[in-house]
Amino acid sequence: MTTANPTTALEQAEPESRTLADRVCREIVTAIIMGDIPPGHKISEPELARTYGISRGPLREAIRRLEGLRLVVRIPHVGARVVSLSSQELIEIYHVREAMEGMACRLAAQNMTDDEIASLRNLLDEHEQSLEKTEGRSYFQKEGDLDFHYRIVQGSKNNKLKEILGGELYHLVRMYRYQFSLSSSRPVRALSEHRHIVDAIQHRDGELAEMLMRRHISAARKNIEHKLKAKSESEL
Amino acid sequence: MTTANPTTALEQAEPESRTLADRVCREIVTAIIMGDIPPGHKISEPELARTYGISRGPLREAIRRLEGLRLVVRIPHVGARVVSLSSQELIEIYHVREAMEGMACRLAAQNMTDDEIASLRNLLDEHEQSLEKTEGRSYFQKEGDLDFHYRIVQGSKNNKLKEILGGELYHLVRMYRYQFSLSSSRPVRALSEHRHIVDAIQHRDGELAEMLMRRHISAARKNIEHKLKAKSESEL
DNA sequence: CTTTCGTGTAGTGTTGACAGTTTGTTGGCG
DNA sequence: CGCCAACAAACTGTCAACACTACACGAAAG
Repeated sequence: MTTANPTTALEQAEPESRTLADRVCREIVTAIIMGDIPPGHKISEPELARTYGISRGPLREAIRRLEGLRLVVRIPHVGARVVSLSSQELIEIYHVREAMEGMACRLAAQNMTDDEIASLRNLLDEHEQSLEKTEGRSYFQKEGDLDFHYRIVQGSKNNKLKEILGGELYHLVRMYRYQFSLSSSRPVRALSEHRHIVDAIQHRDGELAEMLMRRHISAARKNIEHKLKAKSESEL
Repeated sequence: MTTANPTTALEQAEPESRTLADRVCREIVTAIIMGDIPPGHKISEPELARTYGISRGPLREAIRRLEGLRLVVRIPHVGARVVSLSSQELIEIYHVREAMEGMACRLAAQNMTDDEIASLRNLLDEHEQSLEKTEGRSYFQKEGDLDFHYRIVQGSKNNKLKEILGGELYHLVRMYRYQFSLSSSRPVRALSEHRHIVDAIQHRDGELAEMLMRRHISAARKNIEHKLKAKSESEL
């Protein structure tokens, strides 16, 4: 055989694009999170099908997956709309995160390997450098913060926890970070809190780690509540 | 107008059957939970389409929704299989429930109305009567227990909590209840614990309610762990 | 006898077209 | 001028058919 294999190496940029629906789903997710498709916007199946150059079949499957990620809501015979979170719901999400990530943090203190903890500490060092370069108002902090929390969740080694926190809640929080441009607003203090959490994990002190994480998320929630309040008052 | 409204009252047996995919999805959910489709069983799209007398289009949408409920797992180009819970995953689910339903119980103590609490107490009275009739080994306890927990979750008034606990986790717990035939095994004590929880809620003591709920679920988990251990030893 | 390659079949992914419902608009009536 | 009703357009839900991939069986070579 001269042409040994048509699909040699490299294949495509994203090797996990096994199916059209999967690829388009990822694209729409980023489009929603980045704000290219604004919240509350009506999603027209024929329109999006033409946009991405696919048929309505795979697109419906992609939309169905978006509904599972709670990024869109569908009404029968009416259509799908991008979810538009109220302030109430945003606060609720943070309350849920407080309970679940607190638990994840306690489990992470038990189950993370020493290598994982060391890697986590390196991540925080990178964040610190990024903070110093941008003099406190780090742009990448938005992603970095989520990376930190994401790693804690993965370190819990609890699959259900990973599914929930890494799935629906994760994307919703990501979306709101972009939407409200709430760049955590207090990156220096947040980084400090992250370090204390890692310290507790390294000392295998699960209870302290849980308490610190709950406080950390609670502080973030109060910060958001304060911003929302100021925003609503300025809009009167 | 003689025929005032074509859609008068009653409409159909299931008024929420707006679409075929929705109706079939519910049917498959019950089929999976009741064990008619055993765990790990391969789901063939053409076969199920013929079984329920619909086309593959709506059926694929139903399967996609089942995937969102974590009742089936799908592999691209291979197919869907009914989820088969390992003991490890089952325990993990109870750990997550312990944290989340504990939180839900605390919120329920704050947010449930007096009417809802009274209705909840009536539900427990019905359970007690059901227990007396069947002399402790109540069959309906299986559903009744879930009803109780379901109402607590609804009483939390937290939408995200309701979504998660009332969605994926709820159905998974229901399924494995049938699957392992673990009929809670200790219905009398469980009912007593339920009553204490309602008492705490009625006194608006959120912290106590949370603690009691966590203990309640923790006890259920330990009971399951014990049964699983005994089962695995008997199979050696 | 074991292993590997080739072929065949079943099944999933994808497409296009059709039917039913919802919604927006327009015209008429009070 | 406002409200109700009928009409039309668009969209969603559903169906049947095609293309491609994955697995299984069987044959041939080592």
